Amino acid sequence: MTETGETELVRRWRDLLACYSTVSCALDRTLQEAHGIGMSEFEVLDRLVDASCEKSRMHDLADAMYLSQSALSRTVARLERDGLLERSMCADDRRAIFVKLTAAGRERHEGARKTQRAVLAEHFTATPAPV
Amino acid sequence: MTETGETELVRRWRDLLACYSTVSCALDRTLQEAHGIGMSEFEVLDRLVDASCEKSRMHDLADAMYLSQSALSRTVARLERDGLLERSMCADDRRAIFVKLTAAGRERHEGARKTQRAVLAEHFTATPAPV
DNA sequence: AGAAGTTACATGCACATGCATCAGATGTCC
DNA sequence: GGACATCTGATGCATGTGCATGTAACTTCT
Repeated sequence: MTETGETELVRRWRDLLACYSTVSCALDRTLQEAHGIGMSEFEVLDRLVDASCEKSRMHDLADAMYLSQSALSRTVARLERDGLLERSMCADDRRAIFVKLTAAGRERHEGARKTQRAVLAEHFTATPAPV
Repeated sequence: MTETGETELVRRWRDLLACYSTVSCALDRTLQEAHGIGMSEFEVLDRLVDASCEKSRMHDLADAMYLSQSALSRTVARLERDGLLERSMCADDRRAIFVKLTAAGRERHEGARKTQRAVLAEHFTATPAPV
């Protein structure tokens, strides 16, 4: 049984907070500057590319992300406004919404992914392994 | 040289995101319910207690936290409104603002800290060491 | 079939945050 | 001393988020 001391506990939390703040801030800023999309937007595009079919239901997307249902709804709305994805009806279940990348979306993701990897590499190699 | 592969990099990032989201969400929710303060508010109180004198300048506080200057300003305003701390002038530099815990603030922190430790313990023992 | 419950997504609202900016106080250089 | 740059903290504004709720579409139960 590892007696996780209180001090140790707080140290872990502060490390986590520091690490997350630094990386997410850098990621958000860089993606915004270089590609005009935020972190949440990128994550959505990324999940869509991960899903081989690149056509997912909102609900499935939400499950895979750390974003509330409403936040996802709006993020997808922004992406649609920018022409990076399309929403379409689902014939089987007319409540559900299918989300599909457009060519522009795929292209944008392509570039943004390179940027993301670069930022991650920069920040994670400095901290070999979060103790 | 540890060749940090791309996949590994992304995995690390998603783990970080997942961990942070889970813990910060639980922390925020629990603190709010049990003590009526959010995570940022707690962190400010915590830093003030950490500083032995419990009387810090805004600027020093900001340095120790992952919060923008404006966000800190407003967080402190909320804490003052709730009577948990007091702002006071600094004689030496009349631009600077001193922030000092009140008795109520110290008491609130006391309780909140217990809650925080409990939540941290719960979430960090489950994940012995973020790989 | 019809009523009640559940699910999927959108939206009104309150609120916290970051950016840019403002006002006041200090510091610096002539 | 006076002009200009710098610093400290507050605030207007735009934006993203979560919660609660609304609407429409299934599902279940009788």
